[in-house]
Amino acid sequence: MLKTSESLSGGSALSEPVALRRHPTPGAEQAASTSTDPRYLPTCNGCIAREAGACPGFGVKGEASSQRGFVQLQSQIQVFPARKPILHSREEADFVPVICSGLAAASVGLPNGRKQIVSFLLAGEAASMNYLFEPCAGRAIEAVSPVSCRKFHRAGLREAVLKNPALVTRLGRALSEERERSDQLSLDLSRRPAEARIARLIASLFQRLRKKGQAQDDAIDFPLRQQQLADATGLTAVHVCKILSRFRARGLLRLDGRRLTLLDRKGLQELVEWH
Amino acid sequence: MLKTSESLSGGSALSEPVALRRHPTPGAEQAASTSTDPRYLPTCNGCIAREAGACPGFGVKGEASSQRGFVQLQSQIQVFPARKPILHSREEADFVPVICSGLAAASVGLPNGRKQIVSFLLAGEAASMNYLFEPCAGRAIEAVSPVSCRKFHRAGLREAVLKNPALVTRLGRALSEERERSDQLSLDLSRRPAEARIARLIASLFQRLRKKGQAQDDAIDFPLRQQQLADATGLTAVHVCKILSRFRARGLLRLDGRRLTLLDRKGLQELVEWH
DNA sequence: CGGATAGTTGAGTTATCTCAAATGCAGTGG
DNA sequence: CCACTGCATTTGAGATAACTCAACTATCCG
Repeated sequence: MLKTSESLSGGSALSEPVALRRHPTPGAEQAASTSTDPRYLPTCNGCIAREAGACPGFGVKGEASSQRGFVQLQSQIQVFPARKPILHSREEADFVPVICSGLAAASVGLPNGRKQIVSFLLAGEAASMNYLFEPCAGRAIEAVSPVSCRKFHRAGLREAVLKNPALVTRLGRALSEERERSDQLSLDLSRRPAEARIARLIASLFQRLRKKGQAQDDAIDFPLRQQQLADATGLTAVHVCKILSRFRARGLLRLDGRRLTLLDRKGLQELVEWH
Repeated sequence: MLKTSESLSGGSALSEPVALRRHPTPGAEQAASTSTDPRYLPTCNGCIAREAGACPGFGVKGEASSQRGFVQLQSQIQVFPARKPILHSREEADFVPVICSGLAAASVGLPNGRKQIVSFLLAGEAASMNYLFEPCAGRAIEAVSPVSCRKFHRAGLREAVLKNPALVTRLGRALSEERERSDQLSLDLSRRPAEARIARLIASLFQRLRKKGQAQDDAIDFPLRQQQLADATGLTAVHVCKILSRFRARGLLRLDGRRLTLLDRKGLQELVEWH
């Protein structure tokens, strides 16, 4: 059903390490970990800021050591432990938040606490390309696993992207993907049963991680709580639990520690393609 | 809850008429009506193509008669009767479809025919700003009321927009609004009860039309079938019917012909703000 | 006038929710 | 190392919002 955009950032090699500057986290006081903690090392292939040569951690693609990426563009990197807020929903920010490593979630919420996770953010992805244009998206961003996040000066990054036709193309593709995922989410929430929603969420995460070289065979790191799965699929944590049990009972997948293993891709795929 | 972006296209005067070129409709053979049919006259305030000076029907904003809008930019206008497809979901198009008059809907669907309307398109709005960047959005566009739609050459319109900083800002805002509406739709579908969804849909349409000067006091044209309301709210036509009856019984609104009148804004607002 | 499409209403079903209690598990301080 | 606290997961029982099916009526359009 989905137009598979395999074209995205074909690179395969994992990224080289980068020296992280420590920085106090305003919203989450005890945001900790040292700069050498492996959980915070970036795996940010395909990051648009990096390709724009705007990331202090990297050189411009193809221009190995010359212009070593030190384009004059303000940015700060911060680290967040799992489950801490990265950006509050009404926070106006003068920067574009980009995930350098880890997994984050963007959500919209009701005053009563119920919420909907509208997007999971992988390493190398901006929270949303909309932050290039507008200071507030009405979305809350929070760390799912430990996350390192770099915040780029909005106007600077926008100009850097817009003046480069190749990056404009990348921007357009990223916007398209965001929108398409969002459309499919709406379709899931309104028209697909709980089993299909969960199967599709898992399959989608798996596929995106695989594309970035962050899947090992049939397994991925899976730091999501059931409550977060529920928030992402419009269900209840209790119901998610029951369905996951069913999946395990049917031998579709295994889920131990924070590790997810797909045992029956075919069976899962049938659920994904449910109609 | 929603960040109200009242800033959008403050103009109030209805737009002047434009000579429509008749054009055969490929998908919908009996697409008819003459160029003077009032139903097809544009009311397209705030159209980005128009502001780019790209619309043959209008001059550049503020430059009254000088450069009368005849920027060399391919575009064709077509008319579609209510309920006819404007763009099929997998259709790759070399153009950006912009609604000049009438009401259209963008939807994503399942092979079994179930679908979700993800966005209603008013006069002066592009089907999605993503068409500026990508040839296919996986969305089906269809006319809800009789629609006239102009199709602009993608690359041409994109360049015209990108080279003008003011229009880049407008583009960013439009993208933001699309995304925010889409986020709220997901929240509705997953976390709000049927009554709130319908009330919010109605309120949102009313507000958008009012902003464009297309509302009269408490009434608007309301060409939607109940099936379309259902497709937009993730419900069943039967259920929509029952809820609308309830609304009428409670004196919240009237719905005769294809005309919607709000009778109790306060009551409606309470539903909209449900949590 | 007749056929097709849209809306209404009722009866019965079901997917998902709520509530509640039990278990497991991870981190903390003694 | 252990008891303790808090969070996450599991399981069951019962409630309910929304669905399906079906028949009927109203409205539109040729």
